[in-house]
Amino acid sequence: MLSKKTKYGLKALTYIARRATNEPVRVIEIAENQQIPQKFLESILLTLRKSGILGSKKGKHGGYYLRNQPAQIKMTDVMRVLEGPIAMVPCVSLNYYEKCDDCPDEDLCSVNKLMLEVRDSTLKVFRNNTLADFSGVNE
Amino acid sequence: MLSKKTKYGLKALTYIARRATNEPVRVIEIAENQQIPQKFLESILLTLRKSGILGSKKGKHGGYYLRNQPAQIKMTDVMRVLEGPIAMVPCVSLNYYEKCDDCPDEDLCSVNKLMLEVRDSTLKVFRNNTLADFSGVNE
DNA sequence: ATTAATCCTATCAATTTGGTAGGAAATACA
DNA sequence: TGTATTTCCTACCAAATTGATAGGATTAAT
Repeated sequence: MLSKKTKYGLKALTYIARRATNEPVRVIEIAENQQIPQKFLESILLTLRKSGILGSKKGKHGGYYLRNQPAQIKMTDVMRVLEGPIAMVPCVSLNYYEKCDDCPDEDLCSVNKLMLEVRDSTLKVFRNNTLADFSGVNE
Repeated sequence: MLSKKTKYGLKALTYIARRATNEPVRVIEIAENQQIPQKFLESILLTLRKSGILGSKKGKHGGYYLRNQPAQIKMTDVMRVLEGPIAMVPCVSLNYYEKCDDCPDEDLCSVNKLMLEVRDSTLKVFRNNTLADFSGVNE
């Protein structure tokens, strides 16, 4: 299941992307419009900023803005920041690979085999989608 | 991430499927061979039995066995029993559909849109795989 | 009877999740 | 220069979930 963090993060990104201008958007505006607890959202946007997806500006007229065009923001990156590894087991993860200590031979491991297929198909979806596609900005 | 429960369950099913005969297999044998805590595995096999995937026999010479041929056991069913809904959000779940209370219109919801694609692609993998395929029984 | 297995209920510690609180730091503008 | 406004940071917390363990009841073979 998708965590609330990821869900809120995606909704917030969509909200920002759908704005006409690229002026900074205040947290409270997003929180109210998307029905997200403000303080929680604050921490989520902060991690999105630290990962380089969002930029921020402090003080009056401050807020968060996209660092790139929506069409340039790949969902693989967004999902990795918000939800963590895309793979369902570390032994098939591209970016967070880890060997299972209970598994003598990965090539013979049925779980590995199945989850590799799942990873590939999920990755394909995220690679084919940018923030623009999935928030419907250029339609 | 895949829960240990699911991982252990899949490994256990594979172990049973790879046995030449369909004689009941004891929990302790699976636990030892697959490095799974015995008591935990007991509870997992129990839910697999209650869902109809496994059968069991009590007492001496007892154990668990497959209710159907490996090639008849679809991974969609197995995954739903072990891991729960395949969809990452209830609002795109086929079997456990639930409306989001914070979402006025699903057709406009970007999360819904993206997760629908993910669900479809994951479902395709699970529908294309039976226990036989993924444990390599008929190769 | 005895032994060997599943079945069932209850409990529990550790981790993760989803959030809140309070204030420090930076910025715009009067 | 002061004040309002916003992000930023740290710490904390309650509830739910996960990954087990314990102990015995039940069933079946010999």
